[in-house]
Amino acid sequence: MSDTNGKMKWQHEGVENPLNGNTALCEAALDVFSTHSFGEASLNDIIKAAGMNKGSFYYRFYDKLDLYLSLLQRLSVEKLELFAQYDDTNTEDDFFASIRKKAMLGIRFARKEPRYNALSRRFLTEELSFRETVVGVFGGVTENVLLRMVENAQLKGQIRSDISVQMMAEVFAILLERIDRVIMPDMQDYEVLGKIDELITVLRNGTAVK
Amino acid sequence: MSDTNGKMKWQHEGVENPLNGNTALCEAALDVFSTHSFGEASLNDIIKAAGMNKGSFYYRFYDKLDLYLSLLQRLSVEKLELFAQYDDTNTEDDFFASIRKKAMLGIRFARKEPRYNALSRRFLTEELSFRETVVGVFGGVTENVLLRMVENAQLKGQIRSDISVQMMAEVFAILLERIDRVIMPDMQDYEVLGKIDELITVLRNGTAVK
DNA sequence: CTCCTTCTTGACCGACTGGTCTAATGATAG
DNA sequence: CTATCATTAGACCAGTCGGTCAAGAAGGAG
Repeated sequence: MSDTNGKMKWQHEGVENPLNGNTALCEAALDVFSTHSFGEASLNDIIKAAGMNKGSFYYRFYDKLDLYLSLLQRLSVEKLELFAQYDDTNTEDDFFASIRKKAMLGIRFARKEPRYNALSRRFLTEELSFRETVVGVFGGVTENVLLRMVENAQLKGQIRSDISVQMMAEVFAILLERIDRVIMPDMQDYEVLGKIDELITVLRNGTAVK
Repeated sequence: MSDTNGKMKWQHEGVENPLNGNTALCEAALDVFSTHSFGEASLNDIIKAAGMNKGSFYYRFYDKLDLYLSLLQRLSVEKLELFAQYDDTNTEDDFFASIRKKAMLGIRFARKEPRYNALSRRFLTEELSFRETVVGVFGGVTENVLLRMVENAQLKGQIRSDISVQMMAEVFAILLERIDRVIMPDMQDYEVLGKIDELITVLRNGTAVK
C-alpha cells in the first residue's frame, strides 16, 4: 500500500484494466465490495470466488486498493458510456426536464447494475482518509454540477429566488441520491417513469394543496 | 456470540446498563462505532481507549455485540428523553408544523451528539443478517410514523391527493434523514431555524416560480 | 534440445482479531 | 486471623487478515 501511493499498477505499465478480461474476478469483487466496506471486504474471499490464486492476483495488482480502484474505473467507464448516449449539455431544456432526464438515466444505470449504486453509496461511509486517497486518484470528478444547474435555472427565472441555491441543490442531490428508495426492482418501465414524474411534481409544485 | 442470542448480559441479570457508570467506555465505544462498521470496529481499540482490561470487559459483557447493543440502548433512551420534552402527539397541529417540529428535534439531538447520527446511519449499511439481529432485540421500533402522518394530513385536506402517500412519506423520510447536510455545525440557532423553514417552504410550495 | 521470459502456485509470514482462562487482588464478613 | 466473594489483570488461543516469495510450469525463439 505504501508502495502504491494510490496509483494503479496497470496504469503505470500502460496496459489495459486487468479486470477487463477477467469477468469472474470482476463479478466477485463487485459482489464483495458492494456488500462490505473496504476494510471488511475479504480479499481472500474475492480471490477464492473468482477461482484465482493469490500469486496470480498479486502479479497483476499491487494490493487490495489497486483492485478496488480498478473496479471503480471500470464501472465509471460503463456509466459514462451509458450517459454519453443521452448527452444533453448543449440542449436548452427546462430545468425540471433536465432533472427528470438525469433521474431517468441514473435509474436506468442503477437497474442495469444495482451493485454499483450500493458500492458508491458505501464509499461515502468509508473513513475520510480512505475517501481522500480514492478521490486523489480519480480527481475531483464530483464537482457540483447540480449547483450550477440550479443557479442557471434561477437566473432564467425557472425556479423561485427566495430560497438559497445551496439549499435547493442540496435537496435535489439528496433525493436523486436515494431515488432507489422510491423505485422498486419489480416495476415495469412505465411505472418507473410514473414515479419519477410524481417526484418531479413534488419538487416543482410542493406537497401542499394549491 | 452463539451464547448471546442477541440478548444483553446485563438485561439477563436485571442490572442497569453497565455503560451508565463508565463514561470512558461509553465515549470510546461511541467514537469507534460511529466511525467504523461493526465488523471493522476493533474491540481491542475500544477497550484500550477506555483504559480497561479484557477480563474486566468480558466480566460485564458477553461479547462485542453486547457492547454495541448496550450503546444503542443508552443512546435511544437519551433520545427518547429529549423528544419526550416536546411530545406533540395529542396536539392538532398543521401537518407542516408537525414536520417542522420533528426536524427541529432531530437537529437538536444531532447537534448535541453528532456521533449518534453517524452511528445510526452507519447501522443502515451493515449486513442484512446483522441488522436483523439487532432489530430482533430492539423490536420493530421503526414502524413508519411518517406514513400515517401523511395519510392523516391527506384526509384532512392539508396536502395534495394526486401524489401517492408512499411517495410523499418517502420524500419526507429521505430529507429528514439527511437534514444534517443542510445544517452546518457552526450555525447559530436562529440560522438553523431559518434553514429548516426554507426546507419546509420547498416541501410545501415546491421550487418552481408561482 | 536449451535459454529466457511470462505467468501460476500455494506454503508461509507477521500482525491483528474476538474471545478464554487462570492466577492474583481487594473487600467484606465472621 | 481466615474464608468467601466479586473483580481485575493480561498471557494466551485459534483463526483470519493482507501480502510475500521461491519454486516451477508454459510457451515461444534460436
